[in-house]
Amino acid sequence: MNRYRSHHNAELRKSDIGAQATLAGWVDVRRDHGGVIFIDLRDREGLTQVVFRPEENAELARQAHHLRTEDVIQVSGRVAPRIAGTENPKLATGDIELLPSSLTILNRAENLPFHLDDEVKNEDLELTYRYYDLRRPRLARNLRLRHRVTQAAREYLDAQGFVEIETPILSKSTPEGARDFLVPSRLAPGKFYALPQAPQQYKQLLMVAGVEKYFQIAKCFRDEDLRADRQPEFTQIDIEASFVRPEEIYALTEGMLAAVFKAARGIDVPTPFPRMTYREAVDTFGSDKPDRRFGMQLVDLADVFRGSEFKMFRGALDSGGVVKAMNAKGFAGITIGQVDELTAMAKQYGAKGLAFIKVENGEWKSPIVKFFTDAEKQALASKLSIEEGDCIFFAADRWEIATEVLGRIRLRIAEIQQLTASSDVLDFLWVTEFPLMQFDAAEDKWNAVHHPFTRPKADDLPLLEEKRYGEVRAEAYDVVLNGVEIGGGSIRIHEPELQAKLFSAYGVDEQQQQAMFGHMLRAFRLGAPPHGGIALGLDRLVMLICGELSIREVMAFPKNNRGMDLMSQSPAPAERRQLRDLRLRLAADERAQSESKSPPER
RNA sequence: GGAGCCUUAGCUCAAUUGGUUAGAGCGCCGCCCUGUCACGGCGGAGGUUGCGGGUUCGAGCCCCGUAGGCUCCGCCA
Repeated sequence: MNRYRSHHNAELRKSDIGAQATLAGWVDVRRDHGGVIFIDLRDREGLTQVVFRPEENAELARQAHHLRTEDVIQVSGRVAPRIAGTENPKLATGDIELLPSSLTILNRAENLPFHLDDEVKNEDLELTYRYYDLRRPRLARNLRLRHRVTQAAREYLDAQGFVEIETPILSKSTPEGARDFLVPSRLAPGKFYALPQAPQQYKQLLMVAGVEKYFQIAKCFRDEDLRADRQPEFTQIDIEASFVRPEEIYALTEGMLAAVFKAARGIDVPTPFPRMTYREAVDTFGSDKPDRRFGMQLVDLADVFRGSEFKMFRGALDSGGVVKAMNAKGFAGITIGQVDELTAMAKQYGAKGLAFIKVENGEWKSPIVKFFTDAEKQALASKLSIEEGDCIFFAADRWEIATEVLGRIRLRIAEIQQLTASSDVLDFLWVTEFPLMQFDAAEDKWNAVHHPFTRPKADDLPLLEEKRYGEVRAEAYDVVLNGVEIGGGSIRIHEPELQAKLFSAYGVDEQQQQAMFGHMLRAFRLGAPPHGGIALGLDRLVMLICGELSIREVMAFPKNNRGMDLMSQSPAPAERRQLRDLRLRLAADERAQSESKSPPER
């Protein structure tokens, strides 16, 4: 037998005592007593203690003195019981230890850039040495959990008759949506591929192809600014099916998520998930992806202030707006700094200011209370269940602004009060009946909220004809987990006439339609079945399953805030020759910049 | 494009109101240590306080600029 190891490092037990074993792995830690030396040998499965005793093998002990953390070694020897009283219950292998008769140093580790057992906050450094950082048990566990998730999703979808089909990475730029990554074509000089923002068009064309049930664990690319939960390349579990109604997509998604959580966490997720319309979600939580793990719901106060003397509230109502409030329980101790922060937040989202009432020592403390009548106060107290120690926040504005302001403040207060910090609740929710279109004031045109292939609700087709675009609801839905949108989809348009009508509504004229979406419109004329689907953000989903706050923690090689891979130093300048092949020339000033930009020192 | 926070030893951090030679833990090097499991003990090396400028008798600390990082807004059909 000529193998590197006979067992992994979480395998040996009492029952192996007396046996010969060969182990391999990394030196996790050396405890050198001058005489006896202990090594914790680590591999991906766990730790085994290796003991070098000078009286048993002086030469090996001498070598073991020089072992350092993260050296890669192989040891062979006898499995022995630990001396009574020195067993380590924290280790699966804590009852035994290996007494080696041979030691091979497979590779030395030089000085380490950081310690794996520390919580390093210098993410820059961790990303530079990502291959080393990934040895951390937490990250290693995350990668393996991610594998469990994709594996469970594949098995589930396969069992439901879905076929995994790969779609092109070199594809075509789409005018709507996010900025595309472009790839210059050598064979067609001056022309560009785009990396897909999603396999949207391809999966619809697969429905026209008669596939009926498609899925893909698909890499997607969007050239936009990054966030903790946004990377330029990310992965979707992409699903499309023919002859389906939303109900079938809901049931399929619920079944898949239940299978995933069972496989990854051993949790039984109750299905079906509750549902809420977009309107209701924004009305009561100020968000289209409500976090319902805590209350603090928005309450409508139109009834209370319809005839009020208080000009701020009355004015908002008279001009078609709303007055809404929410009760932050036990938040009367709000600090001046927090008031300033929340007020700044309110202004950032378009409010003129932020009115609030603190309830302290039985007294309502606020500059606006003096404008309220007793009846108004009573109505407030009852509608908002106001008690000692509460803090009430008000917004009086257009519906969109008032709900968003209170929704954002609600989340910030929950953060300050740590309302979800220790929660292990998994609150799944469908948000339905999204608006189809949204007016973009900057562009002075209507855009698709979801994407231009989204089907309007049949009931709202007359509204579309009347060009009351803002009121048309879409056959679109999002699945939300604990206030995070983990997926979204819709039933699509399969009729060329309706699709063309919607393109026109989005400001895409006939000529552009042919140039950009001609293949879609032609496909729809060759017998396109009704179809619809959903896409789930795999990275976000795994992030939530792993209890992480950033998707970088569940990706093997993520990019930093500026979209750079610090490890490989990409993106990097192109060789002159590569540019020549592509018939590309850099503008002079950018060339100078690109050449002078050397990698950061390290 | 904008806002906030951050940048001191290889790593994590400290340094009173602007005041002597910028400290500690871990890591590293050397010596000691035979049952530890974050082993322990003694000693040592290691710093252009991100960079540039200013104020001051004196700046890690105050001011201006700049670079980088993170979070957020815009953006993300």
